[in-house]
Amino acid sequence: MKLSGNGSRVTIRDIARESNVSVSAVSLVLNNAPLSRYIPATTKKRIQGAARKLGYSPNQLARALRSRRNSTIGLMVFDITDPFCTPILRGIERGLYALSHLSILTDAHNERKRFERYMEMLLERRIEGMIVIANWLFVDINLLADLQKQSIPAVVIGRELKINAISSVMVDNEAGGRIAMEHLYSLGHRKIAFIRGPKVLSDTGQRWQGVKSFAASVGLSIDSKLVVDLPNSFDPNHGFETGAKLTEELMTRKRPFTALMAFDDITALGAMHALTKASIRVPEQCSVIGFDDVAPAALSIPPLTTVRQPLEIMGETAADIIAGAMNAVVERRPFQAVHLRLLPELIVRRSTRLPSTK
Amino acid sequence: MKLSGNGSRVTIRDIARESNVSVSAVSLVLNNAPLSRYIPATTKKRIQGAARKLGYSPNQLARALRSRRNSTIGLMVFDITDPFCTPILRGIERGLYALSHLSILTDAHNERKRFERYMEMLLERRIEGMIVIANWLFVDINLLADLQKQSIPAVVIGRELKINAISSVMVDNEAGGRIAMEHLYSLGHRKIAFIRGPKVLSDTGQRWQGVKSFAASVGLSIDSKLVVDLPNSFDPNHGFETGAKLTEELMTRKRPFTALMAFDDITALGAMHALTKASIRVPEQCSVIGFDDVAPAALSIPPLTTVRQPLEIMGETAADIIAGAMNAVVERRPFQAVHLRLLPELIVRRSTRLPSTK
DNA sequence: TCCCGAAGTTCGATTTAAATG
DNA sequence: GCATTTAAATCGAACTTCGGG
Repeated sequence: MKLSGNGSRVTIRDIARESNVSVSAVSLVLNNAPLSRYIPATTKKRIQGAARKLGYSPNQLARALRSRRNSTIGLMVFDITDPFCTPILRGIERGLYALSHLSILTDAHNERKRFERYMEMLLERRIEGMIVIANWLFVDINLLADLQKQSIPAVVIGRELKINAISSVMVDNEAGGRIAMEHLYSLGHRKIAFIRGPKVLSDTGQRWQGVKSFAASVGLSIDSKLVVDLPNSFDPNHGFETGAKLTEELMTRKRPFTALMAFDDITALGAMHALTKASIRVPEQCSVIGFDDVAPAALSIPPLTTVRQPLEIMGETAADIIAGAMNAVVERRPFQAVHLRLLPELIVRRSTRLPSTK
Repeated sequence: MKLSGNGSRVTIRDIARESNVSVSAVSLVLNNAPLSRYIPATTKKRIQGAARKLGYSPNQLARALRSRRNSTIGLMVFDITDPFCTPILRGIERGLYALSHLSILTDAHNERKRFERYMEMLLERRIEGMIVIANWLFVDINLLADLQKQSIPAVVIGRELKINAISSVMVDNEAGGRIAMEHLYSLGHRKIAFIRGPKVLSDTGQRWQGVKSFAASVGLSIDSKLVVDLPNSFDPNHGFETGAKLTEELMTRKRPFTALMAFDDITALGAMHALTKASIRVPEQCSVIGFDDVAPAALSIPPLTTVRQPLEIMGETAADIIAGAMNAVVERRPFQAVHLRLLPELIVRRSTRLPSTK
């Protein structure tokens, strides 16, 4: 029963010897396979007892080689440093755990080369499915084409692809823009400044669409002098500084505004920083609203009002989709990719209030 | 060359047939094994060409089964939601990538059952090594004993174990406490309040030791009325609220203080929140210093002065240690566990300044 | 004896097909 | 989905052995 320290392991052969049956019988019993139905209960007990006694741990590598299932999925993140990822990862983990699947985590650092290398490694390990978290993604995601060829199901979180065969889960950006705008408007704000996202991101256009549609519905006109954009060359790790800088620029334009809507929370925090530095108090003199509801949003002073993406649920949903698709693959059923848009939720904290009447 | 969509793959056998050699030759050439030395360059080219042409992707499951190496390590986190983890994960990833290793990510949610289940799954996949990120760890970590028995090397980040056989990488907490104290003292602060960590955490005692030793060295006495502790039942997800509450309690004691040292950044942010709410301006009327330098620390208003743990480096170091130990295992060399204590660094931002002379 | 490459065994499990009382 | 059990082939690659120039 002592294991020789060099890593040698107990195999079903050992169990077979110990319990005086064949390896096949052991395999059948331990897997509770249909064929084990008629093996006497006493024999089963004996086999299971031997397995426990010897401290048997099934070698999933061997099992996977034979059965072509390894219950492992690949996880690709584009920057794990982004607080946007964490809740999603938590959601995925929760979903996968329930299904007894494990995931290999890779981080592309937003570099194409790294993405490709990791993809290759994951494929060599014969992952059964793939989840991609597309936070800040400038990489050509057609790189996922390899997956299709091998009929490995995939889900992208946070972005929708042209390739219809790949499922996607994302927030309804247009609704989010509308909700944020509605909140500011109903508080009484009419002069609103905007820091939009980089043009290359589709989220940017979608959220702006929501803003515009709400504005139109209430007859509010948007002052184009109060709109600035994050540059396409934007480095998400500098969202704070960039948000601050753009806010300063907005202030130099000498167009008064009582509220500011930022593309995301980090940008919003940068904006709050710049406003505070310019002795403009938030929210008394200027309201600020963000987007995402990442962790730091709740910790700022004042806590940030924002539009929450249901990140954890998005992750869990992706896990469920992948699991379903994986089952379809092994059962040789066709699987229809799904494209989900989840509704965002307004989280009112302390960074917004009615405009000062002064 | 077209792959039949059902997931069938190219094997070395196919390559052998395509290039008119034996499978052994293919294996030797593709792995650049010593024995391939004498195979003519033209044959090599032919084999490699065939591999590329057929889109060969080596099956790492089969390879691992045979060679007993799968270049995969297990990663156990106790709560991925904690911003403390992210930079460490980045560091680990960076280290592992350089070595072409992959990692399976698991999250114990601070639950013993989950920890055990994941451990079992990782063992079944025959991981070659294990890294544990022990942020907020109340679980009995002796659960790692299984690893030893199987001679799987392990590293714990953020905590030192009694089991000497398991390596550890952590910050020098005592130095951290000293540095923070020295910073406040040299600014001129003499009345300093403290929010210490939970008593069960060894970090708490170590940091406090640093604080006391510095205080003694300059002849400063610490007012015990200005010291409060995070409860042992502390839920790390409520650090912000708890920090705020304890700060309010400190203020009710009517003992003036010009600076506050918190156990970690999140607690410090909570403290700043409470101070601001009580109309005490930070840093003008009260300085605040944190510990860790997690991401939100740089985003607060004012940005938080803190003692930085070299998190990313800790992760990268752990990866290197594990890789070294893994090599030792396959080469049947003995491996001596290492216990590293890395130096923290003072990061001065805007939440500390000299005390008001009023 | 040396060089090259073929053939066969092994890793640990699953699964089919066939032998058994 | 009728009776039980087991030998043998298989998954894909690595490695040992051996025979032919």
